[in-house]
Amino acid sequence: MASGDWIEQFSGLARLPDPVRTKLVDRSRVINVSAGTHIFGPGNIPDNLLLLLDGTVRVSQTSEKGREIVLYRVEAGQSCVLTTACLLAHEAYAAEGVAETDIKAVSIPRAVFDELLTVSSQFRDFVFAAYARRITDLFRVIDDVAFGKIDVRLAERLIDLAGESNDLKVTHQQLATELGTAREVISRQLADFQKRGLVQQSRGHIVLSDQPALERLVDAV
Amino acid sequence: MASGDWIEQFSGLARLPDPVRTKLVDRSRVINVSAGTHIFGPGNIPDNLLLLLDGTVRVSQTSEKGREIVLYRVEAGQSCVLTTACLLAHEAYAAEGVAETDIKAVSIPRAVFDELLTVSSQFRDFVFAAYARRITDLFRVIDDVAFGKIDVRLAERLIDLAGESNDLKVTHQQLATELGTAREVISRQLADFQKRGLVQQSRGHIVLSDQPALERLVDAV
DNA sequence: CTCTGAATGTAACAAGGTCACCGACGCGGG
DNA sequence: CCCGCGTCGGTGACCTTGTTACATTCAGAG
Repeated sequence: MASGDWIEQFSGLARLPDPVRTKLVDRSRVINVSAGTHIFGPGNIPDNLLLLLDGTVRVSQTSEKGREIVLYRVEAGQSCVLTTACLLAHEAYAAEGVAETDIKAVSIPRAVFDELLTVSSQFRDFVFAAYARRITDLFRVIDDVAFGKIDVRLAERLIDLAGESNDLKVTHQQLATELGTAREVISRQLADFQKRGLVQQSRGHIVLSDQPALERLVDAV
Repeated sequence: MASGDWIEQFSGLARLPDPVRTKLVDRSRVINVSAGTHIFGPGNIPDNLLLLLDGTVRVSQTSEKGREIVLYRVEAGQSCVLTTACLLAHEAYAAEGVAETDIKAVSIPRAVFDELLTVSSQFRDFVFAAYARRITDLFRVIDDVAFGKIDVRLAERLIDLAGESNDLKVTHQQLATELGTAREVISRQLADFQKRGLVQQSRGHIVLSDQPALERLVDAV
């Protein structure tokens, strides 16, 4: 069966007592999902908890008028807990998760999830810590949207998305979706950044030519 | 000891098996908190889960620059679950809960909370349902702040705050805090509402003189 | 009655979002 | 190779919201 080595990737699970660990490994399975797959969303209730081994899931919300905003990303070593609680809610709402890359994940059936909660305080801690993390993400989004300036938010997101590298392949529209704003706003802001020598643009492609300056812009708040 | 009648107020707990119910009642206690008390917040980690019997708790977030926005309210019959997970998080952030009225609540110590989670699937469901509810609240806030227009948001909030009655005692500043905007914006908007005959104002006091019209405004989105 | 702090009014401006439209680019079919 | 079409990005006018900086009004304390 599954080797269970993956457990090491989850700091909260590493110290699970052996019997619990065995149960978790035996009764979950590793799945692969290809990039672009709609993992959960309105009208699509997953009855598995996913632990991401590889890849990222982008969780976003779409308003009635079709406007979209990215809420957070689930990265390797993290879990999709919010979906658990959310989809337990009667109300319908518009959060959805999309595989941003090809994904490898551990799928824990609802029944196993429930059982682990009863038998392991470590597992409970893991779950609640995961919740805490997502909730603080949401708090951050609210703070940013309500009170943040877009130049800062954009700079931040550019740095974030670029990761190690200093260039990235995104359209203005995609960046607008990240921040829940309009494409024109991003275009204007990027034009300004370019004029200031912070970035270089070409169609569908942005180079962070002065990342330190972008970071200063972010911190200067 | 405590009579335990209060359990009937919580739909999710009504069907607890008798032994669990007894444990919950015996090991929690009813407390009273007076209006205005700061119940939890940065640097103030409660180790009790509160179930509200009476009154409301306003949960809000304050940005670095002192701007504030109301995230949601905990009403009688609901619980403060988010604080559980949140304050378990290492990171500090600025959500805080304030008693908006005098409050009566059941206080469940952390250890009991934990134990109930292990022994009762009904209690687990209760907790996760409570989480789900709050998370959808947060989603709503994000949607409103990112994409909503303030006239609609204000109308909505006025109706909400008025409740049964059709008048309410709030300042423009308080309303601004509700929506995470500036006082001037509220003043402008209320002046407009007044000109349109939707409300009447006097210092610290607003009368919804045409509530149906306000409701139409909200729905017309 | 006066002083004072809170509440509200207002005007001018900045920032961000919306609308309408354009041109530029890239790709696949003819 | 050229054409057509769909995506991407640029731009200006305009509207809404947020900011700044005051002035004014009011209610209660003293």
